[in-house]
Amino acid sequence: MKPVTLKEIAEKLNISVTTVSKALKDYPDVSKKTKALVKELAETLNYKPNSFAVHLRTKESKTIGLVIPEIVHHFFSSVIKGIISEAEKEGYLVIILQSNESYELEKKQIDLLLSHRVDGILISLANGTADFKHLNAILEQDKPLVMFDKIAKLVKCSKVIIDDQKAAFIATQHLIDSGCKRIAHFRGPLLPQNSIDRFLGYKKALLANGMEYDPRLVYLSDCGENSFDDGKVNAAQLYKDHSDVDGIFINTDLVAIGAISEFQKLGVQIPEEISIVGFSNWFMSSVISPTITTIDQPGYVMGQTAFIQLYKEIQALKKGTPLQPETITLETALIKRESTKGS
Amino acid sequence: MKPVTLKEIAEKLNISVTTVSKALKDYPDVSKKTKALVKELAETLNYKPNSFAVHLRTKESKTIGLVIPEIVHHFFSSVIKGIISEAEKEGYLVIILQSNESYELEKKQIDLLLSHRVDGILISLANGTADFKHLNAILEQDKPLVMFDKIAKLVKCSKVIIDDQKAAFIATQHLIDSGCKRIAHFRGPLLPQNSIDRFLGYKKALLANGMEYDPRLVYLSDCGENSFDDGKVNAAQLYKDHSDVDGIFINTDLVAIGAISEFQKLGVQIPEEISIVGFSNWFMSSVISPTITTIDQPGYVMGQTAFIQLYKEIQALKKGTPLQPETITLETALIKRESTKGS
DNA sequence: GATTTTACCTAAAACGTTTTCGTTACTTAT
DNA sequence: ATAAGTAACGAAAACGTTTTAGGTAAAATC
Repeated sequence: MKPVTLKEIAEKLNISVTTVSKALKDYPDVSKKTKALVKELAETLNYKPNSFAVHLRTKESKTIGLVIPEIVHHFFSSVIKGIISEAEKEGYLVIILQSNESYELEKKQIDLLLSHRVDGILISLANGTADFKHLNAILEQDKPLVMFDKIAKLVKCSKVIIDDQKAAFIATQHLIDSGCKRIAHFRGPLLPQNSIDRFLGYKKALLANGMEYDPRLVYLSDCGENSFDDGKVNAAQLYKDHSDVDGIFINTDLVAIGAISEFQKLGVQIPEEISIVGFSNWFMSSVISPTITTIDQPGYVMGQTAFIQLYKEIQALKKGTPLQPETITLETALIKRESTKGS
Repeated sequence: MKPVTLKEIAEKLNISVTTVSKALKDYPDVSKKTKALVKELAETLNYKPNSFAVHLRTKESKTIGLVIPEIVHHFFSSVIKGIISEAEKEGYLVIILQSNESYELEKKQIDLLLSHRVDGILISLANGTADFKHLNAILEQDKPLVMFDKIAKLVKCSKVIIDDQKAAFIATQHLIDSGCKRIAHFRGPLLPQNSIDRFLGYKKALLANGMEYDPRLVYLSDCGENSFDDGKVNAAQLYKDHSDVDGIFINTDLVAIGAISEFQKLGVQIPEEISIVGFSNWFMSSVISPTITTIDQPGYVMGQTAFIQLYKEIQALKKGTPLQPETITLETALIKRESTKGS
């Protein structure tokens, strides 16, 4: 019933707890005979070390924390999967908390993780996060921190990102190359760095091609988040205000799907009348009709990379030689589909 | 740098560790004055109890484990979200592991969780799991276990499920009511209970309406999992073999989306020539064209319910009065959309 | 035969809490 | 003045492990 302890094994074998512990960990100062005996008994009794005792002694929890804005989300759930599968390889467990895009909650979750003494923290910021005290608090405790996707440039920690600006440039360039003359942008919420960078890439592409940048063609999300309805609302508005627009670069596939749905309702042909490029390559975009041209954002790999970086920093810290923060930029790819004209 | 301990607070205040501990937990045998002093200092030093020490003493980890077949999945990620948000309310953290639909992995993950001394385990079984030793091992350690969605009826633990058979009956009945005369079924993999029950519900509905049950109209997934491609393959096969079929009840929305995509390619009108009912109400089904009639499966609520049940069992066990296993069946609903004819 | 080396083992401290059981000093009742 | 009661505190054990610093006997060296 009660879990087996070293002490019980020791008593059954008439040796000391020390020897049992050492035998199980293959210390050189235990005879082969004793090791064999101990290991066999441990096996048959199904001994599992009490992790709390171990952690209390070693000050390592073999657990990391993950704070994420939203779990029910194709990109983020891919990231989670990447993190968990990589963590497993190194014997780490992952505690997942969600910020629900709220700064307050994000702060609270970090506190929770810190008081549970995780070995390191992975985080993708909430859209509203503009203050970084809670993040610096992690670093001040000498706890490794790696940010991914939605990051804060000012925090001195490692980061795993994509080049949003470059990707947005490529997306917009593709619209231009396929013949679009007047290109709008649905940029989503104002704040997160991604939104800003994607907007900048869009603008840069226009200017690089000698096209006019018209701020009226940039549509913000009024609800402050990227949603299907957001796409519908903005598409309807755009249709009313700027019927001359023939291409849209949209911040996120989900919003693009909303926009397409609205355009179909309005009888606007895609891509004949309006071409659309999304962002993130949600699975949905490949099965919807028309399939959506988009930027592939490698969620799974991003999760893997973020964990590996965190792991490196944890190991380095253990050795007493902390690593310098590193920023890793992952490759993206333009995926051409039916929502834009073949160039 | 190093986390603050009770000892340090005690030394600064020239009192004993005992008193500090008691003061923080509002024991009656500590004076108000001392309590105030301790609490204030603890606050300013930002004292956080060392959870390992606490857990080692109290034998409670305030952590539960969750084993799930697949994270990147609309239904399951909804469940995860429900679990985490409910767990948070009670101060529990959730460690998530995935079985990737593999029995071997599932066994390993449970072992991991048990050796990390979680207070309880939530699990949705891998499709391949047919042996339950690893599950009974949890119960033998007197550790609460709650299964959800993909369950094993033979394991004596609480379960949170939907009535798959009833839901499938309703789905099939809807096809019949809307005029379908020859109804096929894409049943997915052979094994999990859900597949079996949905199939039984389909069959029952046919017979209840005096229709013939034709085994040739039941299509198995050959790859053993529910996928988009699976839908395409089965749709193509069905089109070739049984052009007289005018309705299909499909195991999962994702497969239905695949099937629809294939039928569109073949020029088959939906719902005019073939009506389709899916299962699970994936978000996608509401935004695709045509939108898909489906059964709403309350993932978020299922997650919440499963955690609450687990929590109750953990509390009961602490009090020494273990609860009897309970099976909770959640309500589903038929959501009529464009892929079936209005009845 | 005395010394060093080697092989194997163990006692004890430490990690940071919680909790039981005292102890002390003071107040109140007799 | 003595007994009884109360308020406030603390010593110490315990949770289960890891690791340091010995310790003892046998084997090897001179």
